Amino acid sequence: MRDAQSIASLERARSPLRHISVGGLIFEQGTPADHIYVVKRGWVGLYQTNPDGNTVILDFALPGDVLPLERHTKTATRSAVALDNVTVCLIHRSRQEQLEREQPAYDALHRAVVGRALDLAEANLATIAFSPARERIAHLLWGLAFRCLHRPPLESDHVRVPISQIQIALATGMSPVHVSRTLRNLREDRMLDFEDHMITIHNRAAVERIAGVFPEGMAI
Amino acid sequence: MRDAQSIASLERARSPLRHISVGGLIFEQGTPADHIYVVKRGWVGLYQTNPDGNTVILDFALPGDVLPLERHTKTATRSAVALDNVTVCLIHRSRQEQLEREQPAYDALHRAVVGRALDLAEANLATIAFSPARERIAHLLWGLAFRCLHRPPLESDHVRVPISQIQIALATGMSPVHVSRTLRNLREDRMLDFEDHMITIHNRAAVERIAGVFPEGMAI
DNA sequence: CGATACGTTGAGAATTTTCAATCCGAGTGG
DNA sequence: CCACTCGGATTGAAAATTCTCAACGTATCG
Repeated sequence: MRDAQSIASLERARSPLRHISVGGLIFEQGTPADHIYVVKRGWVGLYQTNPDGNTVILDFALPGDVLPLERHTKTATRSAVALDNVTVCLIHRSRQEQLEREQPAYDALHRAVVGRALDLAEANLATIAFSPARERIAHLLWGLAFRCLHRPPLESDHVRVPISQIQIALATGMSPVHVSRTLRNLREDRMLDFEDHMITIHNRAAVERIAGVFPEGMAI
Repeated sequence: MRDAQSIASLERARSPLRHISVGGLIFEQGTPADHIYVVKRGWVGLYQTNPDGNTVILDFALPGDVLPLERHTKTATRSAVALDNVTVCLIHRSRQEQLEREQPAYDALHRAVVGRALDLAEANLATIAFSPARERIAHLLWGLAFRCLHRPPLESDHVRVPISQIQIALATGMSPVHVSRTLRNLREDRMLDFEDHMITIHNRAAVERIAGVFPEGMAI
C-alpha cells in the first residue's frame, strides 16, 4: 500500500493539498467522482448508506492510503469522512490517467491498494458473519492497532485511534449499547482496553487468538 | 467482468482445459498459487477456513469469471470447490505475465474482475453486518439469480443454482437450521422460493426492496 | 447555564443458535 | 428387491446472544 516509490510518483505530480476538519466530508456517495485522494495526515472513515438509512463503515484510511479504493465509477459509491483533522492530496482523474500512462509504477500501486482492500473486506466479512461480539471488536481494534504499529512512530501496545464507540458499532454491525458492554467485558478479562480513543492491548496472545485471521501483509 | 475481447485474449493463449467433478477442489488455501483459472462451465465456490475451523463462502464464480480474484500471493489465500461439474481453463502465472505485457486489454480485465469482487464483498459486508436473516438470504439469492439472468440463456424468474442450504448458511453466516426456517418464511410470504436447487422469484419488487443495494453493474 | 453528544446501565423483547429427533431420497451391498 | 446408510432438510424446545427502549451520568461547548 505504501510503496514509497509509487507514492513519490504521485507526489511529484505536485497536486494541491486540501485540509478537512473533524467530521467534514472528503467526498460523498452519489456525487461525481472526478478526483482521487492520497491521505497525508489524519484518519478517514469510508462508509456507505443504504436506501433504508443504514450506515456501514467499510474501511478506514490512514496516512499513505489512496482513496477511493473501489473501481472507477462516474459517481462515488461511498462517502469519506474525516475522523481527524485530515490533509489529503487531490489528484484529478485526468491527471491520474496521465500518471497511469507515464508511471508504470502507478499501476502496481493501484493494484496493491485494491488488493489490500479486497483482502480486508473479505477478512471482515469472515469475522462479522461468523463471530460473536467480543471477537468482532477484537478483530477491528487489533487490526487498527496493527496498522498503526507498523507505521512510524513504532510505539508500544498503546495506540491512539480517533474513533468513537458509535463508529465501532457502525464498523462491526452491532448496536452502540452492545459495543459498550462488550468493551467492558474485554476490559474485565484484561484482554484489551478502549478508552479515551486509546487502544491498549493487555494480552496480545489472547487478542491475536480471538481476533481471527489477517491476511499476510494485509495492513502494511 | 466478461469483457468478450479480453476473455478472447486469454482463450487465444490456448491453455489446457481441466475438468473437476462435483465436490472436487480446484485449488486449496495454503498451497502454491501458480495458476489462474478461467471458468468455462459450472459453478465454483470460493471459501476460506479460519484457524478455529470456521468456513466462510466468500463468493461464487460462474462461467466467464476468472480465479483467483484476490491479489497475487505466493500461496492461495482461499480454496475453490466445484459446486457442479466444472471445466476451467488453466493459465500458468508466467504465461499470465506474458499476456499482461502483450495484451493491454488483459490489465483492464484484471482490474474489472478485482473491482467487481471488492464491490461485491463490501455489498455483502453491508448486508450481513446489519440485516436480519430474511434479508441476508434474499440478498444472496437475488444476487445469484441476477447474475444468472444476465447471462445467456436469458430465462424467466426461475433459475437453477447448484448449491445446498448448508452452502447458503456458509455464505450468509447463519446456522443451517435457521436458513431452513427463513426459506420457509420467505416462501410463505410468497417472495421467493428455493427448492431443489431452483430459485423462483415470486415478487420481484419486494425481493429487490429487501435484498439491498447492488452496486451498479455489479453482477455483469 | 442549557444544549448536545457520547457512554453506561437495567430490563424486557426479539432474533438466532444449539441440541435432538425425525424424515426423505439417493446410493450401496446383500 | 430390500435393508442399510448417509447427507441434507425439517421441526420442536430450550438456551444464548443481541437489540431496543428508556433513564441517567458526564464532559464539552457556546
